[in-house]
Amino acid sequence: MELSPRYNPTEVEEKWYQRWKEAGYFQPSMDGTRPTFCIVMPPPNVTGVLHLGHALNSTWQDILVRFHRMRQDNTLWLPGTDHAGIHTQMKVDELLRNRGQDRLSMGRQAFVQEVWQWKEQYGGHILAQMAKLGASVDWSRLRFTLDEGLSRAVTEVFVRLYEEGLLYRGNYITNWCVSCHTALSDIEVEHEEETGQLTEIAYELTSGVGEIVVATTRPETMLGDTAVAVHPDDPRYQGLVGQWVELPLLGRRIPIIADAYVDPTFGTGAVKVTPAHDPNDFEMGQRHHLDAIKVIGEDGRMTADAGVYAGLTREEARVRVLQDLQAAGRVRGMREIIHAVGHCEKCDTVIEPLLSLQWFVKMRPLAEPAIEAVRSNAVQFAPARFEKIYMNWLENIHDWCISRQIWWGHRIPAYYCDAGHVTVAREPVSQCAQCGRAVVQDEDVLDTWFSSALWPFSTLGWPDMTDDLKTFYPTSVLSTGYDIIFFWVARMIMQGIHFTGKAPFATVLLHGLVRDAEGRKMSKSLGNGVDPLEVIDRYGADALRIALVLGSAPGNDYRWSWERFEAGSHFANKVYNALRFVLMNRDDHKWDPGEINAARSHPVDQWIDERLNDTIVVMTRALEEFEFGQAARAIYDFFWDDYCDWYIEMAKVRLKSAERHEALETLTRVADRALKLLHPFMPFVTEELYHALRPDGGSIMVAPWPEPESGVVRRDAVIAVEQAQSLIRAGRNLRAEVGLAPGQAGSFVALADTPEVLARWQAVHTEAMALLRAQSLQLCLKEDAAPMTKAIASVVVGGTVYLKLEGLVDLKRERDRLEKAKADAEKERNRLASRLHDENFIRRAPHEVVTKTEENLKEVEARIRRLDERQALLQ
RNA sequence: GGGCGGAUAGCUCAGCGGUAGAGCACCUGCCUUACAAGCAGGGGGUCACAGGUUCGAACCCUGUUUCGCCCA
Repeated sequence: MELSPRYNPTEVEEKWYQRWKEAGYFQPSMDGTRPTFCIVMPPPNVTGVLHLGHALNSTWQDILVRFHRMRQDNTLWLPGTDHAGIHTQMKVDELLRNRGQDRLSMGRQAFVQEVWQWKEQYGGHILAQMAKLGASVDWSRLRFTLDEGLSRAVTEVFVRLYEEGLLYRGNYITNWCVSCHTALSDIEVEHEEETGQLTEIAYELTSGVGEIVVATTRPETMLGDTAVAVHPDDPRYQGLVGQWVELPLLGRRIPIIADAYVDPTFGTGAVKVTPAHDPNDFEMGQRHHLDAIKVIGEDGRMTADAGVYAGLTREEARVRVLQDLQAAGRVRGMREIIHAVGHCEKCDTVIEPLLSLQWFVKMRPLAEPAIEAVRSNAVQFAPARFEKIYMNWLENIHDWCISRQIWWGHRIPAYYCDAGHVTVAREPVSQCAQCGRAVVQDEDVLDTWFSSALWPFSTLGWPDMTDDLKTFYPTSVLSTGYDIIFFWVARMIMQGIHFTGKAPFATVLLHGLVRDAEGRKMSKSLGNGVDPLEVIDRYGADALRIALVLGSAPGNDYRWSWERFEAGSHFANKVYNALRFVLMNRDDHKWDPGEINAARSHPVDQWIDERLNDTIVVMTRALEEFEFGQAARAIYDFFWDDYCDWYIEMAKVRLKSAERHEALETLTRVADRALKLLHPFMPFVTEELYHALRPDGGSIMVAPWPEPESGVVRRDAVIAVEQAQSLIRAGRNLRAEVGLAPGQAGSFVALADTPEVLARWQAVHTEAMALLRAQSLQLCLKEDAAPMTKAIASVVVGGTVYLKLEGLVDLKRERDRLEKAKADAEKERNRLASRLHDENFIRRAPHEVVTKTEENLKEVEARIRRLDERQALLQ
């Protein structure tokens, strides 16, 4: 068999994805007798480029999906993309700008067409990148949030919510981005701590007998003040409530009101009330029937109501208003303050809270069942701690502003006539449902998350009761980052329950954020991200995948570094070379997969089978519990340590003997199963090697997941090999001790304390010799042997191993070595003995622990005896 | 202000009631025909601190320090 000594992932990975796809392996079996397993992929933005966060999430999902597919479950992983309204519109805007065009002059229809064109051209990019990762998604079910079917679902949901009275349209304070020129929902605002100026401004009482001082970080909004508020119980202002003040600069008369919202301990205890530009002030305005005067417009400039300041930007206005207040002698104090300022998530512009006409969803009625679903464990979070975050948000939920003043998205199916009637309809209408007059459709589109919230069922065909919907809904797992629990997870659960009666998934699996080596979030401006495709080019998708999973735990952030990816590629190479070894030896041995349970007697074979069994158990459990790191670690350790470093090395002995056939069979059988265990993590290299191993065995993708053998007792063999390992390690240690070069064979003697130990050693005698590179390894009972003087010794479990020396033993050095070994052993003995002397321990600790401690004590005492004997001999 | 998470070997992180682990880095020796992307051997940790629970705590509880995140 001709195989390069180095694994070349590029060559291998390219061919398999296409073959899998063509063979239809990505599609569900639709076998109704098997359990179903379904994941709908969190749809990346069509504008998106794959980053490590996607890679991590996709790897997790692919591991789960491949695991379940191998278990022969009816498995579906449904892919798709999200139209990402604001983001995509901004991208195309920029594109147009570069061409010297602009959206407003070309008009809505032409613009939307432009976006579709752009989507057709670049929208598949991120999906192609996922294919490179090996994502085994069912491409025949690919969805896009603006697809006809999904759009129908969006309209249906809008209409039904409206009919149920859960939608309303009104003038409320919204988070307005003056740069994106649209309203945003609360959670699309990012609060950042900033240093601001807290200015204290004096408002003169109209009675002429004093002033009231208010504090603000936004002096320009005073132009829109319609009241001053104090706490009703604040003794400082008792007499003033009900009086009027004159608003500086504008001269408007505004009342002093009392409202419990005011915090009497903050600032002067009196606050200016600007209902049109502050959410809390808006609510106070409602309670006290105040006017809301909008002094800042949608473009971020002062309106006509701002008097002489009209036309200035809000930033300019702040400076001017402050100057004028100072000139008028109204400023009573200024100091720096750290406060949270809202910024647009998309463009980082400071958010303007603004009174505007928008559509809202009443969230309270939707939230209740969603809270209950998690409380009753119908939906479970992994890790569970994220439940709290979810609950906390839902319990304090605010209504959701869903209209967006952009063009790219689902247009709101609401129509208005001149008489002010609203018609909400599933199909476009031209006449008002109430008065028959001509109507115009709402210009706005819906928040992208409004459609994403329907994703788990809209992608499966809802509102039609399709076969897919019946089969795969509710889905099994939703895997995503903890940063979008509010944006997406909670809303999906709410909508899912409301419209289908069932929570959309059983488990919410949350991964951490991927960070750079310094622990910073990845960002374009820092340039500290890495393109997963570059990693794949350098090390292969398998290396990337295993590196993302090894040593990571659900919900914990992950720091990437080239070293981790490199380590992943080393493992891929190791796997490849182990199989290369098997394949090179197998030329003369045709392995029949049917022989899997052939009888085998050699202890080394029994031992590796037992280790493999343990690995299967651990991995299966870990995968069921979404502990990918633990599962990966189990197969990594098994493959590298047990299989490569011990089993293959020991098997080499028999490959040169008459037992060649038996060894080859175990080598092959174990490799076959180990590859299967590894396949969900490293699909490409395992498929490649699996085919080489069993050319007519079909794809590993659909091979059955290994089951542990039950009822096979191999305890003796396991102990024998473990004791041999202990002997070999000790012997190697002795070699290193005297600087015996690996090329030089050593002469070893091992003296067993009991016939049982001797028998075990004898069972693996030739293997031990080979691994020790010994020219001889005499095994006998201690009582049958003469004292070993020309040798150095090391005590092991059950006996002592000696390396014979030609010349004189360096007595001093050997005594020191033994002394140190004895000191360690005595420390250990004292520790164990004191535990066993503790009555409480004997009485309260589990029986097995006590027994084990007793055994360990016996063993360490034997070790000390051997060391004593050795020391006596060297006196 | 409320909540959550991290603090374990030089670095990055697993482990989360029964004698401290991995990868990388470091030291020593090896091209032992599967693999130098490797092999063998080795050094290195009062598991942030202080209490408590327990026969037994890195692991559970309480508090403290510190870094980070989320919400208000």
